[in-house]
Amino acid sequence: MKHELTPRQNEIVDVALHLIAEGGIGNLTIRHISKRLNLTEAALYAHFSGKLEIIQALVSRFEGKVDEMDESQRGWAAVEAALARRTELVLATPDLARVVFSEEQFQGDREIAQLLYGMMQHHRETLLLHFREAVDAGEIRGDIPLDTLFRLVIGPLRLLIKQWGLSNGSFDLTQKRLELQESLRKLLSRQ
Amino acid sequence: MKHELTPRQNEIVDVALHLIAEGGIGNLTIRHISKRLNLTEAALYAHFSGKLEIIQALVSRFEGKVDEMDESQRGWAAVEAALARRTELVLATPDLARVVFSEEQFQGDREIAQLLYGMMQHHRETLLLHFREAVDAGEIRGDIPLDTLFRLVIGPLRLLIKQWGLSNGSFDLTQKRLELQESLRKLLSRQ
Amino acid sequence: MKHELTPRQNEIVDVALHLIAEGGIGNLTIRHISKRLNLTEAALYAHFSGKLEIIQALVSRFEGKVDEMDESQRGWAAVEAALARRTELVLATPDLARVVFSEEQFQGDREIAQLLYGMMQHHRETLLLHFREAVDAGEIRGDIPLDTLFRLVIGPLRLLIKQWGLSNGSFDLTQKRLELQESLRKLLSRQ
Amino acid sequence: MKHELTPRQNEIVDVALHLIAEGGIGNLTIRHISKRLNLTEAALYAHFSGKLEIIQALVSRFEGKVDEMDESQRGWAAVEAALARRTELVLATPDLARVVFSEEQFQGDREIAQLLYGMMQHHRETLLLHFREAVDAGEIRGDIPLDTLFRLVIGPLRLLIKQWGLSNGSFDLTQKRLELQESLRKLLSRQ
DNA sequence: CATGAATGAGACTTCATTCAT
DNA sequence: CATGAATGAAGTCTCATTCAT
Repeated sequence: MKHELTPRQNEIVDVALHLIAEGGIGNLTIRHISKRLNLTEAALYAHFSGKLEIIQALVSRFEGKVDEMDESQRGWAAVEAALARRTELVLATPDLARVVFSEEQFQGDREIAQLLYGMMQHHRETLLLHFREAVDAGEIRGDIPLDTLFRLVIGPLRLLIKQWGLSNGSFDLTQKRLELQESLRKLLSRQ
Repeated sequence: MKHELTPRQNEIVDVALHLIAEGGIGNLTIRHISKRLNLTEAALYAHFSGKLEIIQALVSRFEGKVDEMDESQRGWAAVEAALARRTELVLATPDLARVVFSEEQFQGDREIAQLLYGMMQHHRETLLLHFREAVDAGEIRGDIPLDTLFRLVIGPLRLLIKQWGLSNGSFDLTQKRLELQESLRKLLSRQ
Repeated sequence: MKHELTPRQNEIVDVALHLIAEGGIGNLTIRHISKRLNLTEAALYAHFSGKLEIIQALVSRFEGKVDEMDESQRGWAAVEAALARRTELVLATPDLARVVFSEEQFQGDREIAQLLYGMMQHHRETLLLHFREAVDAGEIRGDIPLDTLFRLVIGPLRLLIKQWGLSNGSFDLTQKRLELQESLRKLLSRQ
Repeated sequence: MKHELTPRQNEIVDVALHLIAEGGIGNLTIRHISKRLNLTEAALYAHFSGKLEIIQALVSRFEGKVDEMDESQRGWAAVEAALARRTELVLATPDLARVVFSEEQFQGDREIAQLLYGMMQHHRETLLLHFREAVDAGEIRGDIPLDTLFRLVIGPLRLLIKQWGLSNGSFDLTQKRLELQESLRKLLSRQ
């Protein structure tokens, strides 16, 4: 299901990513990509069947990275690992992250929208599992509905990342994430 | 700075809003607007100087609505009122809300981006004030940094609204918002 | 169902017709049309929603002309009138006729193909009616199956017209048509 | 003038034929051919100098098949043999037949057009010879001009084949051809 | 014999905008 | 206030073909 990309394909995805990060999805055009690579537009079609496939490759790349998660942890530790992983990912490839975290951009492209929705759901289910474990293990309080719990943890993280992006990385994302984690621990621990 | 819109201009903004909500910013074209209004494209230019002005009018309208906030409350009550106000706004004009909550869409249009960033900042500062009051009044615990507090409250709300939008309003937004509020109260109250 | 065309639209259809007649359907491109009219390609889209609509207008024009048939006649006289009408039409607007008589050109464009197939069927049924009348009235012999009869009459006419077209009108179509008619009368009359 | 084709070349012609039959001449592209053969587009150029040569090979193949006619017969028997041969050919290689019977498709490619026109003429002259023999031998009536006779016989056959093609082979072509032959015999025999 | 990579032309279409009326 | 007609730029994509390997 996942195809290895050729070096050229990777170059293309890189550029695509860059373009979206620079100017939103509206900035991602075949023409722009080809111009950046000093190629004809037609040349791109030797590497991808079309724009959609480029975006899919782009999204899949992110999916791949997210899935490289450390699976050894459980419960609250796993939740914190996920938060860390997310921000690291954002820091390592800010373009990619910015793109994938703003699903609305892809409205109107049903296929992409669904790909992203699927990713989000998958991520959500994994986390819910860990929340349950954390509750069962007595690591966190049990009087918060699980879906609300998810929102309480992921919502702030998303907002943090969005603020970081909108401000062009003007603060230390990792430090703020650690602050957030600490606050969450305080709030959610069984008192 | 803020001009009263003519009835026709309001119609145009309505349609523009609808179009963005339907298919993202990429769906907002002069042609689409004019088609919906049974007008010529040229006719729109009698009411607005161009597309940018339409978007500005659109964003300004939202700004106006948010500012209609009840100013009589203070502290935590004011925070909860803001949450309520937000979701009510989403329910009343889902298009408007959906649009303005996804800032990334407007990347590439520096002017718009800044307008939105400004709104977000203004909103943030107002809330921070109320948080401080709430802490000072002993309504909520004081061991969480204020900016983190902001994220902890607004982050989940935004995520909630986004989920509601992505799922096409498939759950009761108000009820879930109340659940969120309750959870927040539990977590944040001085124990 | 049938829309009056604006003068500009008629100009466009004229040119389209000409282009197909000149070089087959492959010669009908938006660019070619616009070049002939000294227009931008974009300008065409103010008059037609797309290429398909142009072709539809083109085909409808033919349909309209065919339907202007004299309905007062019956039986064999009606058949002969149809033959006459066809060749007159070819002579009057050779481009149009040549285009519509070669259905294969439009393979691959399901919509067009069906439009033409419908026309052909309609035409066939009308003729079959007249054949039956002619047989019943004793004008022509009754020992030929009706569908074969149709082929025996229309097949030669089509071939005649095709030969005329392929030879670039190098013979007198009307005279040959009359010869054909006469031969058919000889062959089909009750001996 | 006629070269033996290599096996690979024959494969290519086969596919080309198929493509035209499926979607008209517009469906015949180098890319489509190569895709069907699991080849690179570039690879085709090792076998043919270009698209034109492929089409020429395609048409020549048909010419070859038609010329394999049984030459032992004369007069009306030869005519009927030709009709039979045609429909058999259509049944055996429907793609080939459908393609070559619609000369208009190749308008715009002067070379091809002429090739086909030549074939048609050659075929016509052969048949005219047989008609004359048949008339001279008193097998068929002599009061029909020879060229009209040609149209009366070949026109219906072509139409029959075209109908069979357009209806995707929905009736028994051989049986209908026999019916046609019988009717022709009735009509043309010296009464 | 075949591939991978590229090109230049051209296909259809949409966009925001302008201008005369 | 509105229309009809047009434009120039840009968009995605396909085509036949070439060239080095």
